[in-house]
Amino acid sequence: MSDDTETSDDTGTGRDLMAIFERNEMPDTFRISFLANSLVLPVYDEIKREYDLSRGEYLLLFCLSNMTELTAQDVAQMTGRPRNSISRAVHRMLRDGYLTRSPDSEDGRQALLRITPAGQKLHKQIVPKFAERQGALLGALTGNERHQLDRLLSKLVLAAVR
Amino acid sequence: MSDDTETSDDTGTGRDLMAIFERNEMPDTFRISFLANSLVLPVYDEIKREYDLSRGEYLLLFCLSNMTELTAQDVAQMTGRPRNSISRAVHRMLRDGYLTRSPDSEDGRQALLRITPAGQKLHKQIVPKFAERQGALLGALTGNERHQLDRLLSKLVLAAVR
DNA sequence: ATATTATTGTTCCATTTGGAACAATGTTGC
DNA sequence: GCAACATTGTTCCAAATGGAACAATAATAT
Repeated sequence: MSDDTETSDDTGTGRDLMAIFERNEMPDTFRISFLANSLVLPVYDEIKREYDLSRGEYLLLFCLSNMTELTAQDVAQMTGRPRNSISRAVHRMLRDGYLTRSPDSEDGRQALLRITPAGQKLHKQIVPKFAERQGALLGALTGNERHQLDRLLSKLVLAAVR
Repeated sequence: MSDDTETSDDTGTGRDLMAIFERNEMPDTFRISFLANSLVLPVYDEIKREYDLSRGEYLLLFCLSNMTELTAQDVAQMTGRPRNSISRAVHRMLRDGYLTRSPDSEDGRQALLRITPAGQKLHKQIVPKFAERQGALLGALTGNERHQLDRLLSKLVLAAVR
């Protein structure tokens, strides 16, 4: 937020904005939320400017680039976004040739989504932007701490999906 | 996402949605983002239903409940939201009596925001909802692991604000 | 002193968002 | 077999959102 040497008072007015991270009633929730914002928001802005992709559209691309075959409902579950948002993103990405949709012969309600080579290519351009941001943050940790973090995140995610 | 005993395949269709957490190119970013969603989205939904407060409005209340005095710009910095969103939230919360605004005698551009007793009361009703959700997740960790997490989050947040 | 630049908070407006209702298909219970 | 219910994906619409331009004030440079 500032790039000077002052770490405890960004405003120069006597208010210490960062104290809120230690002081509030749910420090983990607030800090995790803040970190998530800090990791993804600047990158989403960049993706929007450079590729005109919305957050939801990129999330769809991301999921498909890792999962070979998904339904819209799967993506909604994985990303926590409402189904109609996914539906819109699917149509947009279909139109732009980043994915394909084929009806599921086993269940007439759903359709199977797959990423196309063009989608893969786009994804390959975007990933480094996230990786760079993530690297900058994780660079503050030692190798051992990164390992700890990895373990803790795994446990927490497991608890979150149950 | 499901409450049965199956941990590796939520869909029953052969797709293992959770594998994405381990498989993707930026596992920390994705997991932290997912955890943040999982921690706050259900609670924001609840707050919206019960108190008709938007996410931005609640964030404003939260910041003020911990900081005694802030400008709109401070809140924008702390929450990563655009200034006009904060401005709207401020007017809404002023109208509803949850905060006060007084012009800053030292700087005619800005105004100092403070929470009112009514705002404090509202905040006191809401905090347990977040705390409960946070507790459910952190319950998956041992005491020592929670301590580790606390340390790691502090370091990461410090790196994020620099 | 005064022109230039920066900052704060606001309004405007186009876009994004998500809840609700819906049609189509599938599943369950009787 | 079929009636009730559940699920998937879509459309509609009202509300939220955020970029851009703006006025007011402050800081900086000359």
